[in-house]
Amino acid sequence: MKRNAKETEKKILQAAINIFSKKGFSAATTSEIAKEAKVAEGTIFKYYPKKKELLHAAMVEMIELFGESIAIDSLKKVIQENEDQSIEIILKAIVLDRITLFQDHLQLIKVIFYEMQFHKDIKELFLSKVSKNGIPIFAQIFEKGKKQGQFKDINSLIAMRSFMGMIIFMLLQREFLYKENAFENIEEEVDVLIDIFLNGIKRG
Amino acid sequence: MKRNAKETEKKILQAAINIFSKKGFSAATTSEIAKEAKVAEGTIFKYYPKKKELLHAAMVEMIELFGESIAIDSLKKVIQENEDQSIEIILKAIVLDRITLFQDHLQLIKVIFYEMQFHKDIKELFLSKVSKNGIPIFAQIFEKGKKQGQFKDINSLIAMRSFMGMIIFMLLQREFLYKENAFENIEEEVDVLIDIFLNGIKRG
DNA sequence: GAGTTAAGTGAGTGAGTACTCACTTGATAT
DNA sequence: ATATCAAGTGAGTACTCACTCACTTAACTC
Repeated sequence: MKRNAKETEKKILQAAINIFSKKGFSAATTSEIAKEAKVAEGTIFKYYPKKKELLHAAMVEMIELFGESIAIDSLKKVIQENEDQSIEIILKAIVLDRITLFQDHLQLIKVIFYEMQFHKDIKELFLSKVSKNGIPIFAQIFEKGKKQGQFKDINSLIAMRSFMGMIIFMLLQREFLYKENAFENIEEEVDVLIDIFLNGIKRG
Repeated sequence: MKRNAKETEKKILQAAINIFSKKGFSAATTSEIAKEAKVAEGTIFKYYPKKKELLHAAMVEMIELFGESIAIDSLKKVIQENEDQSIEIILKAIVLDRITLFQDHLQLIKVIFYEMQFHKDIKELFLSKVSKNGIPIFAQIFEKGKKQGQFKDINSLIAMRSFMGMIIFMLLQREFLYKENAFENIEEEVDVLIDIFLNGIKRG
């Protein structure tokens, strides 16, 4: 092997992810990706013979990162570390951990959700890994809470979805609307969301 | 005026919306839009000199539809009609009304959220109309509930966002995962979501 | 330092794009 | 019937794109 090929491939992949997230798959051009990666346009095609293979590789990269290792592992870790804490603390730890993930990989997440709409294979890839691995771990917390009599007898999947919806919608709004100070005072808002989720907004 | 020009323009706009929602703005071609609208490619450019103007027109169409008339009006109407009902019934009426809107205009909604990412003008247009008109009306319900002592002293905006997040996330999941029977048994799930929102998932 | 070969190059190509324009069509007014 | 002109056409144009390939560069062997 001459002139670190693995490095070059990585550079191209990262550049592709950058451009894809800025412009989307169709509007991104291979010449622009080449410039961003600081390689000749031809070099891209040595590694990814079709543009769509670049997109696919970016998705796989993300799913490796999320679906198996970082996402699931860190979720498991957070749950374990806080096992004996109150549900409020467990949820908060999980949410803050997930927010960090969201912040760190926002670009990747955006491309995936953007392209999933149009490419069935990517959608399946994502769903089979992230949803089918992540959701059961998450749902487990609710099941445990139910068994311990802490929670009402509510469908765990619906409960989890509600909670995820609250959190994700908040993050999207922050990222989308304010942007500059998107992650300021986020802990306070998380506290409020957890309180709503656990105790509702009605006066007892 | 010969050969109904308004009709032709509508046909082109609707075809554009269809193709844009299927493929996104960049991947959509004017020749394909022409075929879908059953006009010659040149005709498109008589009405919309640039492709991006077609996109913009589609956005404006949607915002007219949503931002001012249907969305806000039907929201106001639902709130008025159910003024004296319990908060559970008011919320359910609003949600079911919003779900109908979501179903009816899903295609449009998709294009908008898709393209907002890349076109600042469209984002501004959308936010200035929908958010700034819709949100205050919605927030008003929570303020009223707070004043009447029904609700805890929780930030109305955060409360509303949580609720919206729960609902929207549910809709997206249904649309995304099951698709075929996306809106089956939705009333039951809405009831659960409202219960979680009002009373929380913790055992009293 | 000549030879080997993987790694990298970039001008070139053909397909396909957004957009143009000289033209045709057909409803209406006279 | 004829003239008028908005409405509609589609081949043509300039350009951009993804992708190719004959070639160069440089790290390694002997």
